[in-house]
Amino acid sequence: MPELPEVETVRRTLSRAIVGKRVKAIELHLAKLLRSPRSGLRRLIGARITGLARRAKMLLIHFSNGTSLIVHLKMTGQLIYRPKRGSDKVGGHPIPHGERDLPNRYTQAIFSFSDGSRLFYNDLRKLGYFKCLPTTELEGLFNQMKLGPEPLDPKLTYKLFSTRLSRRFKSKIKDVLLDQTVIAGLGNIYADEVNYQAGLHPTRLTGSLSPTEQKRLFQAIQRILRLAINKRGTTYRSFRDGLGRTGNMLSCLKVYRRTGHPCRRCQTPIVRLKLGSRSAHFCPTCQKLHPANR
DNA sequence: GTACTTGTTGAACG
DNA sequence: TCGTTCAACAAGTA
Repeated sequence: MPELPEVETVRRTLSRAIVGKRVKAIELHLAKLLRSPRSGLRRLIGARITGLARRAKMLLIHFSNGTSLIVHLKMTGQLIYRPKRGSDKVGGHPIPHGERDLPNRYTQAIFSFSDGSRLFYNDLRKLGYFKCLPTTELEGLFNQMKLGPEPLDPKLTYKLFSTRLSRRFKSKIKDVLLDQTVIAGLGNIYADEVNYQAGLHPTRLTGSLSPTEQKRLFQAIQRILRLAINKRGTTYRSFRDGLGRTGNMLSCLKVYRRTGHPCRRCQTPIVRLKLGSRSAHFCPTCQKLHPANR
């Protein structure tokens, strides 16, 4: 369930490890993983990694030959760096227990670098994908996807956010937060946490939000995402950072998958609601459906 | 065996 | 064209 904070965590940890490395070989064990012509991947052989970026939940690996590789981890994708064989340390830290067995049965791709180190792509559910394309075409692709703004981009003002919200005034807040064309990077975990932080019921229609409530929502998005990035993401099951370590955000979650547990603020049991084909978790006391009750 | 989990994608509908 | 909903994908866990 890598959402924005998890992908950002992978970007940061991996950045230190692989920027500057030269690609020696790429093994692809799952054909459908690559959603662009295979020749693009072949051209990466001999190129150096010049930098890592992120857009929404996508990791972008830039190469010296002017190409970029988009990696989408979807539900269970992992990118884990390993120094050359024989070394039991990664970035000065011991390799986390239980993560030594790489490649494993879920390893779908392996990047080998000229210094003997490797980067493993594992994906239990095989839903993730790679896309190789010229770096100059990235922006066009994101436009074509109608990808919304980055929540933490300083250029995203409250006013701009409010305008985007108003286009979906008949939709429920939760649905809008998950819509990547409105704002990019939120998934089910942080959408629930954001609503709790803002004190808003997930099924409220965005059109019913007062300016004050919209502002609270905007600030909650940024606050929750910043906190999650600082905690290096949520490891609910399979998430690992670029060095194979788990994240620390799980214990900070207030509502997600805490159904029946007492609200940390008012002790009311957290409720789970089926919303479309997704679940929404919230506190019925702290997140009232009708604004008049607040 | 059944329900449930999630991020995206593409089809279908009005 | 657009907003919206839903099945599909995938493979594990409870």
